[in-house]
Amino acid sequence: MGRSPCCEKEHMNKGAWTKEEDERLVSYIKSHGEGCWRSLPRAAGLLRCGKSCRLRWINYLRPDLKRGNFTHDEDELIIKLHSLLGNKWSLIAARLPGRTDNEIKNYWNTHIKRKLLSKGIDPNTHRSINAGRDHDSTKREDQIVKDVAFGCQLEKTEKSEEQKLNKNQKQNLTNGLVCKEERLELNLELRISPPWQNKNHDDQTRERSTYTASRLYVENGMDSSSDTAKCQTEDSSSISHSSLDISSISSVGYDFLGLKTRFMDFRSLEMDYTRK
DNA sequence: AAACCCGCCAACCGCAACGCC
DNA sequence: TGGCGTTGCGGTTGGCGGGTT
Repeated sequence: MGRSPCCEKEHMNKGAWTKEEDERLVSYIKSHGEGCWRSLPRAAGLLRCGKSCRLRWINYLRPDLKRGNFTHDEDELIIKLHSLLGNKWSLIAARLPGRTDNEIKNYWNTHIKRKLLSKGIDPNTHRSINAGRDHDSTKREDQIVKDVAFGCQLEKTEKSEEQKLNKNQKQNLTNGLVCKEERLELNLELRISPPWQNKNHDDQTRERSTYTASRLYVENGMDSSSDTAKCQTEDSSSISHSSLDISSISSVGYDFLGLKTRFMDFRSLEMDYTRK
């Protein structure tokens, strides 16, 4: 038994929206608000299915959309979020005010993917494309500190040199995927908080400032399913825009990445994972 | 100037998730 | 609790425009 179609397709317009359709949709939503997409087209006098109206509004007509090129900061954030969330475009978009999931998805597929590939990084795994050869060479390559996101590649061949760096310096340098001997460190510098809402700039700035830094350690690969997953918080005072806003967490479970964690509430993703 | 190629991105489609009864 | 309608998500497509031959 099939599902009934969302609309009478033979009587519906398809393809690019006209200016008049846009105006009708905008004026209807302005006076009636979003929602009830199925009945909206008829009420607004549009020969479109509800799905199409919703998409047009969300991806193009919404007044809070930020048009124009992605900034370098947005690039960085998208790469970091993708390394953490994968192709969860809606979740990624929720962290980028004014950007839509569709826009980010397109941008990823047309720009960032290519950018990462040109740097020898697999955009799906965020690891070196050459990984997967013999174990020794892979291990050797893991000695190279890779900035996944932004191309600055730091070669860390001498452990003693690394030790010369203080914590702050290391923090500043490791702005991406970092491989340290047996331990792969993913410094995601990512703060999970409630998604961006429609707020004015000051509110957003304030909210941004309440973010906390997170670092993800995974040993011997990305799979962190072992029982030895360890969570710890870290004083983030050394990180430029950081503060603490940790929700109280009590239970052990699996987070949205499928990683075993003590934290079920990912609003407080400030933790280190270590896998033995 | 025309033909072709290629990249971009708006829009579509199918399915999963959600919510209500 | 299961069925059904609605909404949301992510993969894919196709048209358009700019660049190249």
